[in-house]
Amino acid sequence: MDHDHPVDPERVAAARAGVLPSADAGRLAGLLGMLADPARSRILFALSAAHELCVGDLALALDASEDQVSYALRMLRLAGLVTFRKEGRMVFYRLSDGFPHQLLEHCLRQLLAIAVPDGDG
Amino acid sequence: MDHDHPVDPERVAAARAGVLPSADAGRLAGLLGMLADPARSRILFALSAAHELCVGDLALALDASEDQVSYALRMLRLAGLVTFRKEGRMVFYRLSDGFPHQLLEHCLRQLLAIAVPDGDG
DNA sequence: CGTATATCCGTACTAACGTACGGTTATACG
DNA sequence: CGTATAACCGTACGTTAGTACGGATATACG
Repeated sequence: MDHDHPVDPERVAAARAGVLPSADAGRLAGLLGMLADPARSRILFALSAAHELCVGDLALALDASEDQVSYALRMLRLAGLVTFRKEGRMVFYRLSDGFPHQLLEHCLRQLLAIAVPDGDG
Repeated sequence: MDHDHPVDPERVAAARAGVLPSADAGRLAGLLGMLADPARSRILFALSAAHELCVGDLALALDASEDQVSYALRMLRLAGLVTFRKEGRMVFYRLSDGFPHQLLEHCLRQLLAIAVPDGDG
């Protein structure tokens, strides 16, 4: 194996101290991956703005197919990011209780600002 | 098509106002997808802590294969998130100039806190 | 009780992603 | 000039994730 010993041991130590453990990085990646889908992030923004929406209205607001919205909601539900309430034959979704509205809106909009204008970065 | 007219027009309007345009959501998803990889996010944390590292030291610090680090760096480079400098036969990487260190560290660690303890969320 | 609507579920398909491997360039050292 | 090292590139492979479709469940309405 090449590179047996560090070139700059101090900085390697600093990096080791600042880096996330693999397990944490994996969990973080899972959450980020959940956010890294246009339909899902748009749903979160929509729910943040409207507080509560049924699936059909959500599809209308996003101009997306109900199938796509339904699948996205299924994922968000499994991830624990949204909850729902049934009323008659409709299902109303909202963000989960502990959901960090401001953090997410703030961070995602900031990240959007640094995303390259075209291409997927 | 079912659900021709909104159940709650006001909330649909609110959602429409607060939701990201599809194009923006796509760009955001691209960036989040770039962050949604354990190797890449750990590299960003490591570079944030050590300021600059060569590929071999990075692999040592992360306890990862150089192949994995090399591929992750390639992606981060293409995304414009890191830059490099050559010195002899080594290549030293650092975060790009406009990189929002605090924002990222802050947000990612916050997000890690809300990520479920086990499973990938 | 029967039909229509709102939503969910399960499956098959396609595409994108990360990994592993072999080969290549460029620098250092003798 | 030849060998060894640091890092890169291109390709093939397996896995995963999102989409689309058909059918299922449950509620409303007559």
